[in-house]
Amino acid sequence: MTGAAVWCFKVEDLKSRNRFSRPETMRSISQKYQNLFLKRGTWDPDEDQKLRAYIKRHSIWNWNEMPRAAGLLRSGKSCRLRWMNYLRPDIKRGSFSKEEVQTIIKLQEMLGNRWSTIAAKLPGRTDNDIKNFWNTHVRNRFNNNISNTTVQAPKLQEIQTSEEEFKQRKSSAIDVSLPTAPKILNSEEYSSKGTLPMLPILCSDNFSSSSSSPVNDINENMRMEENDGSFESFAELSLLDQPLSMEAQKCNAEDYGEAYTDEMWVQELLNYPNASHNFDVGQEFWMNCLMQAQLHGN
DNA sequence: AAGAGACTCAACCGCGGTTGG
DNA sequence: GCCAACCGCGGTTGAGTCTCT
Repeated sequence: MTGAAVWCFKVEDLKSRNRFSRPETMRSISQKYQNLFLKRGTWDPDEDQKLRAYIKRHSIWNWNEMPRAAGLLRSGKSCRLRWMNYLRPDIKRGSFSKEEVQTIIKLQEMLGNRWSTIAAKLPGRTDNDIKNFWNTHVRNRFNNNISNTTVQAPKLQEIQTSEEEFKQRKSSAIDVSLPTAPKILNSEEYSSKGTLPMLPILCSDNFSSSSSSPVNDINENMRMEENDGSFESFAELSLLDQPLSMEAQKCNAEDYGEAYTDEMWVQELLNYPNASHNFDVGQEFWMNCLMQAQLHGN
């Protein structure tokens, strides 16, 4: 089958007609038959234009009804997907920056495959983009790293992090006592001392107003984790509220130039997860907190 | 130059959650 | 409370492209 769109006729849909357990409305039956003849496969520029123009004029109101109104022989689902993953004006294309790769790796570590949640932290990136990026660049690299560990040149071996080592490091973050929670400073003290370890991308002005400080929240969170083992932590929640700053996203190109590719970021981050340019001491403290909370949750 | 295999990413599928009648 | 419709998500697929031999 070529890339050309196909006209789909789903036999399963016809078969399923005999399995209706109760009478269907005329509307749902008619929709079922309409779907049999919808266009599938790659979108052509004309379709893109129609959808874009329609949404620009009428905005999004109902994905199922829109295609018909826009003159498209597509399912609402297909239209939504095309819009969300490709046509949206705020979609960012091109390589992932170092900051973005960092964020993806760390959030995947904490949240698992919750791609939409991770995408919410990366403005302009879709969950599909991130999922594809992970499945192609990162996951394979990580596997390769594990298998490569035994054959690394001595110099690299010292800093190479195998999965096992990584897990050990994570567990040691639990067994070894945490750094003493930093003294809670008021806003003046923050600015004068600047000693509070800040979450890398997690630091937020949106911390719950009911809590006196991020540190209290983290500690409170730890206690809650011990009690119920859940991981709906404040840290996770505040993390989700805070998009990665545009400033942070820009810094990649400025610091390292365009020559740095996704591949290089991923390899570097996997090889040197604790390298100083990735996370400072304070950042590592917060990451350990989060990892600990997650592991307790598991 | 050509074929094979690897890689990328747009699109589809199916499931679960939410909403409204 | 039930059910159908809708929506969003994560997993998977496969056509097109790239790289290697």
